Amino acid sequence: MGTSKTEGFSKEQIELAAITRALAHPARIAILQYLARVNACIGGEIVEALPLAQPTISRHLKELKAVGLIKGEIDGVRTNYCIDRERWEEVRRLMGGFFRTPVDEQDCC
Amino acid sequence: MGTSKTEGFSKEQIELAAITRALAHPARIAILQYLARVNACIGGEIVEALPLAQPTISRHLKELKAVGLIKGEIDGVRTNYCIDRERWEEVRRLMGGFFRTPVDEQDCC
DNA sequence: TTCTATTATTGCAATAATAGGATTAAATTG
DNA sequence: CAATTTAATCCTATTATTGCAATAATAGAA
Repeated sequence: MGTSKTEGFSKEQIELAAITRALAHPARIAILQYLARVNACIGGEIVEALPLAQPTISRHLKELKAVGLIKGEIDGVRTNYCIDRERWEEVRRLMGGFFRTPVDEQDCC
Repeated sequence: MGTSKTEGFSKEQIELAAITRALAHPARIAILQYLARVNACIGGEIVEALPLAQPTISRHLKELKAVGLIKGEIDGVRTNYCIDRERWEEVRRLMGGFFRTPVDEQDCC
């Protein structure tokens, strides 16, 4: 099928899956790290910073934008991308909550 | 292609992508939440807890096991799964580090 | 307008992922 | 051993993802 079933899962589970799905590629991780590091809106430098062709990076940027982690601002002939801080915080909290699930003393394994 | 390029990306980027990839499905999120909640090793109860068929869940378990987030212990005719606490902590730190990237004051957007 | 620079989209081809039925494997029980 | 139970594997159909070349779209410069 190739499609994930969603019926029967909670909204939070589906959103967590969507977010992690967006992160699930070295290029997208790299893009976010890059944007976070330069801490500014930049354009096509991303293409030069990654070992991928421009159309491919454009697709990755689109996916990151789709989950709201970054936003792109058209500035004349170029587009400046940067991290969406609000969403970033939101996602950080979501992920933090997920991993905070106390996995303390287990009575097995 | 369908295959992610890995040359040119750091080990950390590749691992983060692999981990998030493993989380990138509602069923796998649900499995981890379930295992964390019951805080114990259980077998086929997972199948009854999720809206998916047994073979499908078996596959999801395999993927989670592949990144080390869970471990399965064969106990007679059944298999007991539980969260690998050490790895869980490790991943928590990794993800925490990623999201901690200071996205503070930006001079744009 | 024409040329240039920059980003987005489209159109493939190759590969991966998802789902579940059928089957197999392994261990326990009678 | 035969029957049962449980999980894993095999198989197939379907859809998604990835990558890049080619092309389009957009805005500004000449």
